[in-house]
Amino acid sequence: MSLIFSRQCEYALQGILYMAAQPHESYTNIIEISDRLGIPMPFLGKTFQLLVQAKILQSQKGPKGGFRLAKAPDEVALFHVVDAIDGTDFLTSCVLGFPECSGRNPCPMHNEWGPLRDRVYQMIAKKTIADVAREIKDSRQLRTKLGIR
Amino acid sequence: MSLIFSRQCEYALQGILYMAAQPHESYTNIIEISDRLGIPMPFLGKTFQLLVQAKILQSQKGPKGGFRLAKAPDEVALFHVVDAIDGTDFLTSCVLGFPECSGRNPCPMHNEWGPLRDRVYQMIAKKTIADVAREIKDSRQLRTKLGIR
DNA sequence: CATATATCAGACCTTTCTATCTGAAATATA
DNA sequence: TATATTTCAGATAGAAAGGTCTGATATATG
Repeated sequence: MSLIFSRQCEYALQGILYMAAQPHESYTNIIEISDRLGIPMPFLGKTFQLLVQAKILQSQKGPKGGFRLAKAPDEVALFHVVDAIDGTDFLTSCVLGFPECSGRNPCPMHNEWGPLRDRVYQMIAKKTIADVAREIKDSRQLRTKLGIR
Repeated sequence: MSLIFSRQCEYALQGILYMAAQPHESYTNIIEISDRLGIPMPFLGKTFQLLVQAKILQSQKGPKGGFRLAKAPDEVALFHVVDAIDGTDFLTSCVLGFPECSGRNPCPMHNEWGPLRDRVYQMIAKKTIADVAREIKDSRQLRTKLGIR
């Protein structure tokens, strides 16, 4: 395997996408979310707990409880979700795995990978939950996938 | 964790870098390579076996044996090494993990991730072992790291 | 031919990631 | 207050990746 984000991080991002399409004041429970997204429920529970600790989600126990966004949707970027689950190592670590690789001691990939990595960062740092919510509204495919309307 | 390549793939790329700096006809044994790069020797052995099967390296048993490049250095791109170890899933799989994500059914990241992923591919597909060998020659840092000259 | 040196093949161990299970704690509602 | 519903916390299980070990096989060299 390879690829940018861990599976748990993918789940977190998918879950946040789902939350972005919900009314922001009411709580959504994890049975509905995991059912709809096809994600193992207990694992998504653990994952959302991490997002609660990171103050990205709020939780409420008991009947009518569940999760909702902890902040205004335009205040949270997807980067914050990635940071809460996978951390930020990918921003600094060498793409070839050389521990001592750096700007003044670059590996053969360093000068090409740096700008690309920055653009990956920009991609998730600039896109907020509000942006995603808009895109979901504009895409019938995504709406049906997430069971909206 | 996250990041593009698996650890084994990083080892393979580092090992190929080392081979790029060696005379191409003679064999280099794995004790020297793993020592120099700080990689666990048996694991690098396994990894190089995969590169032999992929016809990127040739091996020779016995005294004076070891590994050497199986082709001319300008005929092998770093992509071939990545393909031999990690495969090419990263070229097609959705960055958010949606199985059904595609051009006509895009996830909210699809249109931004696609071009970036293509550039990652270009980066490793265009760079050959010969290119890397040149860069190593031109960098005193890399030469000392790899113990050249 | 004997020996030392190297890769090869397969089994095995360890660590990390993914996923599940259980019971406790909180809370809406009857 | 009793009950059902939900998250929470910690332990546990399973799967995959990373890493080790052993013996077999090939070969250069004395």
